[in-house]
This record gives sequence, structure tokens and C-alpha cells, in this order.
Amino acid sequence: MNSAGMETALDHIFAALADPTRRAILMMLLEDDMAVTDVAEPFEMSLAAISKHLSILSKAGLITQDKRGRVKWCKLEPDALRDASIWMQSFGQFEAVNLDAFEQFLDRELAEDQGFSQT
Amino acid sequence: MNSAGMETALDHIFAALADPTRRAILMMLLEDDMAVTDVAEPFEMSLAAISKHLSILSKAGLITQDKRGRVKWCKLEPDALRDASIWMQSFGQFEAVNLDAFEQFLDRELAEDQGFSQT
DNA sequence: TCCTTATTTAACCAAATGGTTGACGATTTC
DNA sequence: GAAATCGTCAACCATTTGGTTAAATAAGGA
Repeated sequence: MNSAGMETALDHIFAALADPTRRAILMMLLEDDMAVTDVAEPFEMSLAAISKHLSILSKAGLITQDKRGRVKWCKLEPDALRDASIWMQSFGQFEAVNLDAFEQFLDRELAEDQGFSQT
Repeated sequence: MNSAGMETALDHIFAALADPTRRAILMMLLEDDMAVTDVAEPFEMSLAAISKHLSILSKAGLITQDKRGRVKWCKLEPDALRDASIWMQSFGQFEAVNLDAFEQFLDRELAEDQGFSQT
């Protein structure tokens, strides 16, 4: 019924998006890459908490983190939203679509993308 | 920072979508409305657990439930995904890729269904 | 070298999540 | 009316989540 791996990826992506702090972080990164400290600045919570949020976003593939010197730069990876978006579009606009074919489509799509880098 | 009101709705929608059981339920409801007992049938968990999942989907606005007699019918409400879709559209870069891939998928679908008129 | 800055890790906590079983109210059927 | 069916609720449990503080690691700057 379900292609293996698809669930986990979608699990992580949707779970990451379910938190308003993490969505706000993604919005910030839309404008520019940022260091962890700068990401944390507008929030009223500890740096450690933000670090955890960034780790969750990273594991979901929504951002990548690139350490240069002692600064870790966070970069948006919007392609990771593709799987989730494709999944959602099947409900929003294309209800009549054949499900078996849709799942085969997802299999092909995800086979290409297997393995977000998750250091 | 964030538009008021939107957060809670998105929280609920994304959190609802983060669980594979709930996504599977939505897929099932894509085909037809179903009674709670029938929704639960393919899953290896209690009816009470499925009832909770349905409640979560309902609170997220992803389904509605209509009780007729002793049977409660579950109906997909794909419009609820619109908020989440709109939010994701702010990440414009991936959207083009996504729609491109999905259109290719649709083309294959429509090629099989000669005479299907797209609305 | 010593101090400061940048970030993660560890230990801890409260609350939420996802599941269970069993009892219950409501409805249909016999 | 009695029994079966549909679904939820209450109580419980283990695990995960989202936060804290404090210590640890790493890199730059004085």
C-alpha cells in the first residue's frame, strides 16, 4: 500500500512544519542564510531550544547547516517541501486522480531523492 | 511576526498530517465517505484509537463527521489543506518544480483516460 | 595564553501524543 | 424487551516533545 521510506520523510517534514517557531524560522531563512545565534535572536527562548529546532528542521531536510569557523550557517532547502506539497496537492485540487498511479508516481519521485543529507 | 490566527490552524493541520495512520485515513476517504468502523477495519489498532485519530483530523478541519442513526460518516474536506498550501507557496522556488512534476503525472493520467475533460 | 563568542550536549522537567482496556449511551435488530 | 452494533469516554501507560539550566567543545581575538 505504502512505499517504504515515504512515510518517514513525510512524517518528519509535516512534524517539523507543525511547530510555529520552526515555521517562523523557515520564513526568516527565506530572506537570507543566517547564523544560529541570529536565528535565535527574535525568539524568547534559549539558544539551546533554537538549536534543537534547527536540528529538527535539518533532519526533515528543510534546511542545511554549513559550519564555517565557529559560525554555523543555516540555509533553507525548499526542495524538501516538494514531497509534502505533491502529497497535499492530490487532495486540494486533483481528487479524481487514480490512487494507484499516484502512488507509483510518488515512488518514482522519492526514489530519486532517497537520503536527505542528515549529518 | 506572524499573521494572527493562522498559526493555530496550521499547527493543527500539519500536526494532523504528520501521522502516517492519519494520512492513510485521508487517502481512504479520498475514494469515498466511510463509517468509523470501516475506516478502522484495515488498521491493527483499536477502534478507540482510530476514533481519536478521526477526532484530530476533524479538529484540523481535514474531515467532517456526520452522524446518521448510529453510524457516523466521515467525509474528506480537502479545502482545509488550502491554508497549508498557501503557506507553502511562500517558498516559491520549489513550487515551480513541484507543479511541473505533478503536471507530468497528470498528463500520464489523462492520456489513459481518453475523453476526460479537465475543469 | 586568556578571554570571549558560537554552538551543542547532558540532565532534567512538564505536558502532549498515541496507544491500550473497559464501561457506557445510543441505535438498530431480533 | 433483550441483544447486538456503533462509537465515544475515562483511566491508564509509555514515549515523545518542547522547554529549561549548566557544562562542554570549538574557534577567534586580545
